[in-house]
Amino acid sequence: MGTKQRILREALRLFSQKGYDAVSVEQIADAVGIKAPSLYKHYKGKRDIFDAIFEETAKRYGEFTDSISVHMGDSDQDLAVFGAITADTLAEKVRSLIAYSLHDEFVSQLRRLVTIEQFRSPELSALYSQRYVAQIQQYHEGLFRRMIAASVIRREDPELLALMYDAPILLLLGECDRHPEKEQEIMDTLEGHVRLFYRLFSKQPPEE
Amino acid sequence: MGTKQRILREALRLFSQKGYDAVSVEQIADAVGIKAPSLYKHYKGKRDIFDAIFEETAKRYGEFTDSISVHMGDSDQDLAVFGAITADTLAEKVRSLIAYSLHDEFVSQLRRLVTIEQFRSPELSALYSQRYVAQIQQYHEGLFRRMIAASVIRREDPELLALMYDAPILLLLGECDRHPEKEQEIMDTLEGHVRLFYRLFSKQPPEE
DNA sequence: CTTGACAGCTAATGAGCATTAGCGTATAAT
DNA sequence: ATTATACGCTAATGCTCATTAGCTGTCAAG
Repeated sequence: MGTKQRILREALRLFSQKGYDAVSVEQIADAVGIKAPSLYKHYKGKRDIFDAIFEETAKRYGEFTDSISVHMGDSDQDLAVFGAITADTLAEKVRSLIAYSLHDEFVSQLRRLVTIEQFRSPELSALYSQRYVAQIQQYHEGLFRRMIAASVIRREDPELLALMYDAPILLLLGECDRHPEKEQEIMDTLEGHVRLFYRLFSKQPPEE
Repeated sequence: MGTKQRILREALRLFSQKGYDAVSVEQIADAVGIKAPSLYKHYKGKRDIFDAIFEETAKRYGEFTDSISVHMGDSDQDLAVFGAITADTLAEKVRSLIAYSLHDEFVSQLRRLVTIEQFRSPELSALYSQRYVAQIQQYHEGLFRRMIAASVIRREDPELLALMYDAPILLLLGECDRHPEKEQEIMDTLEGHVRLFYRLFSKQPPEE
């Protein structure tokens, strides 16, 4: 891997741990294995490195979201696909998504970075809301809309459904970021949440 | 208000906006209206100011949570109290709680500060999880447990109920912190969430 | 072989930072 | 009246930081 990439990698790692201001250019250089002034052969300055992280990840993130939403075409795909969604389907989907979000170094560090820098600028506030709230919610809103159309779940406002489904997932993800040692326990809670959600909204009336 | 208190106030305001490292002692002093070295007549150093913020708020926060949970006595209070809880009761409770959390300067700034400093130390991680996740959840877990006992809502795992109820509230609170101009819209969503939640779990079977 | 871009280095610069030393003044206690 | 304490100030110290200047070696293109 080229030096320019390694700088980005180490900078992101450090920024996500301590925050932008608490990391010095020298620390980044040390981590890369060069001297601080050499960084300036690759980037115009500290701020430039910070910005480059986001340009870089915008690409990656685009690819990632594309790969997810490829399954949900334009508007009315085969309803059978959504009709076949079960609690197991959902649970497995969430499990793999969270596992990826937690264990992919890049994704995980970036989320922490945006979290702690979210009030630094309107751009970062918007990025947080866009990437970690709105986008996920819109995805599930669409999913639930189709599940309603396919008569798998009850007819309720899909936006509120998505909120009720997503928010606990995001909250638990945050808990994992703060306390990685509790991951197993949190994943169990997560699975319980998904199954409760499905049971609540599935058309089969719940037995009393 | 004494200088010592004003220092804390201004320091919290600045820290919550820019983060600990981005705020200089001189900036705090300027905001208070004194020169930087004069701060040291009141606090041993910058770090000491930071710590004092948390000592101060631990007190305030204790009083606050006491004032809330005073209504929920030891174990089995009069079931009628919980039997009488309606969607309106819940919506009003949430609305006032959120309004307070958003508009009380101290509470609001502290939440932002803990949010952006949550990965700085294990203590701050624990504080965040404790204060902004666990405590709220435990409160509602207890509430729902009693509502189940009072046959207001269906029998489900109270922990998962609390998660499903709280997480959207906390997520929307975060949205308000990032985008205060959207507060009205967010409050409407919030009310929708609470009412959906109640409708879902209330014993009256939902009409199809 | 020469040239020039590339990517590292050391040394230096200048700004900003937290903090300390030491002084003056006002107010409250003796 | 004297003294001590509290609290403000200016000046200075020493450290860290981001950044620049300028040197050196490498290596591919001409």
